[in-house]
Amino acid sequence: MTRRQLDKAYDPKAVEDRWSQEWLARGYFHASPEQPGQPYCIVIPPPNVTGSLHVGHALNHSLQDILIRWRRMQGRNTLWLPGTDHAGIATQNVVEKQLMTEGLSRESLRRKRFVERVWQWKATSGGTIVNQQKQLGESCDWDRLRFTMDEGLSKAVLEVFVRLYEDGLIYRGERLINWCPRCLTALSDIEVEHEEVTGKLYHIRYPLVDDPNTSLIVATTRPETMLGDTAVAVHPDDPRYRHLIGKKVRLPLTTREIPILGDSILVDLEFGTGAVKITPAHDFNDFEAGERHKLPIISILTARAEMDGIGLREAQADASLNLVLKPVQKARAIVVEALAERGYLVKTEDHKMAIGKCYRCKTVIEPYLSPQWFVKIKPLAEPAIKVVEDRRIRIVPESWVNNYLGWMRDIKDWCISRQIWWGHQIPVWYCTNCNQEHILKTGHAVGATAEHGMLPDIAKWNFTIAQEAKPIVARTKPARCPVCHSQELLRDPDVLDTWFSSALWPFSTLGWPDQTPELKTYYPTSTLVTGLDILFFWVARMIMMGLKFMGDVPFKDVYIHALVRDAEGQKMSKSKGNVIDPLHVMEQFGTDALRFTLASMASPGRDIKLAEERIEGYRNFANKIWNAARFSLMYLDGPRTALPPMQRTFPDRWILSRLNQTIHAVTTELESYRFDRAATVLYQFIWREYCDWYLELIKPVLQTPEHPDGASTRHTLLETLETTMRLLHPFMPFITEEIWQTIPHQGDSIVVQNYPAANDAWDAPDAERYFMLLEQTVGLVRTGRVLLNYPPGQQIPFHVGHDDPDRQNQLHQLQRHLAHLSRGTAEVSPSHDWQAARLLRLVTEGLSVGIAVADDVDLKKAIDRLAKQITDTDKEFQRVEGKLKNAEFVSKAPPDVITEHQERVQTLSRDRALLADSERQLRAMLAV
RNA sequence: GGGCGGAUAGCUCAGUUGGAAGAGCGCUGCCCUUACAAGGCAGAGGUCACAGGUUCAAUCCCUGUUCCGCCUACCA
Repeated sequence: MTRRQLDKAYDPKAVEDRWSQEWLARGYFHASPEQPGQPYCIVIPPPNVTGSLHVGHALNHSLQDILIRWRRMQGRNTLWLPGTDHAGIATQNVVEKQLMTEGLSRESLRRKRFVERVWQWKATSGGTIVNQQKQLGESCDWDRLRFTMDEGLSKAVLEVFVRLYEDGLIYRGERLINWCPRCLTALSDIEVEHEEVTGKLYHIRYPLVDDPNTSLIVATTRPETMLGDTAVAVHPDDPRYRHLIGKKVRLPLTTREIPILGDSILVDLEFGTGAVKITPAHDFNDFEAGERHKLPIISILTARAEMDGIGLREAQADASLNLVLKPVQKARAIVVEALAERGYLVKTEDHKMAIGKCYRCKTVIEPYLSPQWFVKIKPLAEPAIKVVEDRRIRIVPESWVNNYLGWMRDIKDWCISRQIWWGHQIPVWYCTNCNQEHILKTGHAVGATAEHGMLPDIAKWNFTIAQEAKPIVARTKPARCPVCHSQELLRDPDVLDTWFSSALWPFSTLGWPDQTPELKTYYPTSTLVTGLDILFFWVARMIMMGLKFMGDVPFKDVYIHALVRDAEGQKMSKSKGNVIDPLHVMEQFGTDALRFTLASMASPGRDIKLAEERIEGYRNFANKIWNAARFSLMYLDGPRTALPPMQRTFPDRWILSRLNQTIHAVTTELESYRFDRAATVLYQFIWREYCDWYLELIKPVLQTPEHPDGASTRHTLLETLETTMRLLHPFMPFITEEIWQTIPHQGDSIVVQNYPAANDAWDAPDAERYFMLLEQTVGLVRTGRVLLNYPPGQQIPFHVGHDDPDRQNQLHQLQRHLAHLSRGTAEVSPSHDWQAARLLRLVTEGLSVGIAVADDVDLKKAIDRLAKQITDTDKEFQRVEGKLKNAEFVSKAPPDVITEHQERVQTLSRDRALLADSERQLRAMLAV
């Protein structure tokens, strides 16, 4: 039995690569429906396939790996299913940027070659994040790696689209939607980020047609859109204006006249001037008002948010303004200037407002009128609300439940079409014959993204498919039009929102729509771990789709963790340069240190402020563990005997009892997703109890050859170390495996060992009581040693005693340990028997320690300390006694509380007397 | 505008059936004591944001205020 000696310090690099490869080679993470055990499944929130691991992933994945490794060790049939997301807009943007550096564009490549190009990019960069995940030690079943655009997942997407359409839950409609003028695509409501800015509110005078000397003054934040106004609204109850309803105003900078109408929904009497311009094409509220009053819609912006020539003609705008193809900002300046010059601008004031920005590229979004595909969401949302209300899905922390419910109850239809090329193309075709009038050749519209390569001959131009066109929705391309049998079918050029496919993730990855064994075994999955930023994007939609297509919830628990910020609490971003790169950190401090740090900081309801010093601290923790193992290995040679716990030595019984408490606590905390508390408990046990006390307590036995307790102690040492490694393994997989492999063990890998289960036979409350007395006593002696400036190595004689005879007796039994840990010779005797001269006496809670004072010792520190403690004791005495003197306290507080207070008062007063006595003695010595 | 969360040691944070304030890091002092200086031992440091209320008793429960976050919303 030759055992490898461990290096003096833990070197993560030497360990991590080796084990992550070995684990994969041995297939420990591969799951199978045939395996025994209750299934436990997590699907990973798929990161962007072309992304790389950032610290947010590191947190998210570390927590999942902790759960997965824990459940695997508990014997569950565990599947952690990894994968990546095609991230339509984001990925397309990345590739377009690449093309730009080559002087190319997606339009120049055309759709087919562009999409090929994106696949190439995916092929070269797609492995990056997966390899980084493996580096983090993630115990995913990599054989089941999925990608949202895989064949199987794409099949699921088509199936869902067609079935939702057949159920009347998908429709196409021309609506005002959120449009990103840079990405040139529609966005859903939640893909718009709102940002508070101080803008300007412009007051503009619109003269009455009948009476040009009278004007209506409207207020707007977007003066350039006034060219597209088709009415002005006032409140029907507004005495200032109501007589004007039905009259007309002349729209400045145009030759048009527009009506004044009354609208109590749009107009707020209190705000601005009380008159509102209505621009149905460029404002959501105005659009609705336009529908109410059947107003014409004049769109004056292009898809790129430039002033549109056709629109301006329709608006009869003054051509001399030269606005065509001017971007919005520039157009605004021109319009404002023209209004001012011509006397229409009344005033301009600062105004706080929120502007919407594209969540992918931060460009200001525009409301844009175009035909789009929508999911009718209410029928899907209702059951998704119910399952959370009924707690069939548990959201942790629970404070997010209301947030979820509030959003779901107020949910709007989901715009799912995107005018980009990278993604799942919508499975809809149009017969070009039947829809001749509805497929419009145009250079000006939303559908302009379709182009030659992918389309039938007939469609070799840019086009718009009007709302009236009749779609043929099918899983595969229909051979011919069912009405006219034409074979000239044009596929809808749009692709689906990426989140449409990720909404299916918990079942599409398991094989749906096929009824696979995986699907039957692992659905519903157990836990979803995610950041709150995608609660609505992803979690809510998975719940809706899971209920709709699987008839059951997609997961039972949703654990929502916080965002990782920098040490100052700032959001990390590349532009701020405050990004902590997890790979760099892993290189520097070790993967286990990073994982443990993230786990220990994952307190619910709080963002994580991550500073490198924290990670360094847990690097030190890893080193501490390493050295504890090293120590153990040095002394493990020799026979080992397993005695029943009751027959073991006091230190052994104590540490087993503590270990059992720790196992219990870690398990309970993990069950309630308190990773932070589980980590703290482990840290405290290993460092503060196991290393600081247990290993010190057993040194005399281990270092004495042929010690009668040797064999049993060595057994306990190994047993507790091995158990602790298993307990810690989900948090720090690498170092625990390395140590476990080095110490005597049975089995191939710690990965597949049992997780420690609480064992009540290990509980030893008596040993724990003894220990507390021991700790208190040793602490007092050490304090006295410092006060008297005795060096740590110097052996000192000291007395110990206790007011309580039971405790006094316990001190007798602990005498050997007291002497060893205090480095001296301990004499246990009642404190009143001690010779008072030349003795520093320290007292706390009835426990007295007396240390001989040498001739040349400076007593000032000791006297100060005694004085301070006396003062503190007095304060506490008065406080407690004050309560006892309060008649109401004595009559109303529970008896045990009163008794406890009475005992405390007595102890305090006795302590005080002894302390004061000691102080007098020392002062007397000083005076000599 | 609405909703939610937070305010506890210098910093980051724990702290549930209300009953003597905790950890880590940092700081101070002493130690290279044969597992570990990435360490050991000891120590300093807190009217628990503010003001009321309930209670014998409040960091904890209630109300209000202030200051930070976040989510959400069409106030032109």
